[in-house]
Amino acid sequence: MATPPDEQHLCLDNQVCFSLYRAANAMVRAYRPLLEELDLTYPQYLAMMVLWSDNGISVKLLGEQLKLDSGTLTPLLKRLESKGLLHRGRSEQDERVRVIELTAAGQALKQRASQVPEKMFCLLGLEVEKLQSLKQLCDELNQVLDQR
Amino acid sequence: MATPPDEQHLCLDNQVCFSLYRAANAMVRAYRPLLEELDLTYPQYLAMMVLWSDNGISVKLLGEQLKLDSGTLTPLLKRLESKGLLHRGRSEQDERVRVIELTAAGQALKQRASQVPEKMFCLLGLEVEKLQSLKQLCDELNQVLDQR
DNA sequence: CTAATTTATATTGTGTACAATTTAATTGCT
DNA sequence: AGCAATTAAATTGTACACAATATAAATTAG
Repeated sequence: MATPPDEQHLCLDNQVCFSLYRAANAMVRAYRPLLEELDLTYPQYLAMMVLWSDNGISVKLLGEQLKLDSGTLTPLLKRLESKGLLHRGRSEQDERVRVIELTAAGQALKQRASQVPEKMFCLLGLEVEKLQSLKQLCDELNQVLDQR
Repeated sequence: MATPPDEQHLCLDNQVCFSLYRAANAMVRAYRPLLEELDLTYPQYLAMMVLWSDNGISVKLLGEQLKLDSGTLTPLLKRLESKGLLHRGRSEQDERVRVIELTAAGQALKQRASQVPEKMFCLLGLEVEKLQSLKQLCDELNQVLDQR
């Protein structure tokens, strides 16, 4: 009505981005107790997930999948290494490249992690269809934002 | 088909949460150049947005709106104070309470920020309907996750 | 076949997030 | 009034994110 456009747009309640930001924070928070049992943070869990299906990958490829850079991944991977879950080796062909290889313990953790997605689904407590739409919309947003 | 359930669920591509996490990171990244002109980070911009409509609020109330705790807000507000955008006073009635009041500069910044939502909308490059659905779904998720 | 360029990580520095703890002020209870 | 319990912020410590820069190995160009 009489509300000037600034008031309208500069309002928290009207902002998709704030909802998204809040949801991401809340989601990571919700994962915490589940992942605590595995002694992993959410970003560490993501890295392990990539490695469980793509063992022996480089930091660069890992970063491309997770959309994270070496500034984030180097210390994260060092922490996972110090927990004995992986080894940060070097490529034979290219000495610059770190080859990340899971240890037996790292491989084994996959079994214990296999319950996590199911538990998280219950915690999220939204219908599958809604979660699918949410994922779809986030993916569209990611596609747009990635190419800039 | 032959893929065991672990493989299926422990895959990055099948996870809503990862899409959400990526999208939130990408969104904050996209804000950066816009907010750089205002010398604000995205969380700082959020705090300013609350204060532009609710000046003189306490840290607690600010935290309730942003869903952030004093561990995050105290240093953030100190940074905004050192930029001369606000003053961290004390309530007369209750000495524990910090009353956050915008300075003239803090008030004035609202004008320069008024272009940000429009610019961000263009950057996001999704149809209004999709952004609305996205917001709606994030809000539903927030509602579920908040009450735990 | 070097010198310049590119590429893969690492490092540095800033700013969140958040759990856990601490401090100080207020409220409730008896 | 006096003291335990509560509450509001602040502090401490850990772990991201990411820009900017540095380093070292590989590739390319002349």
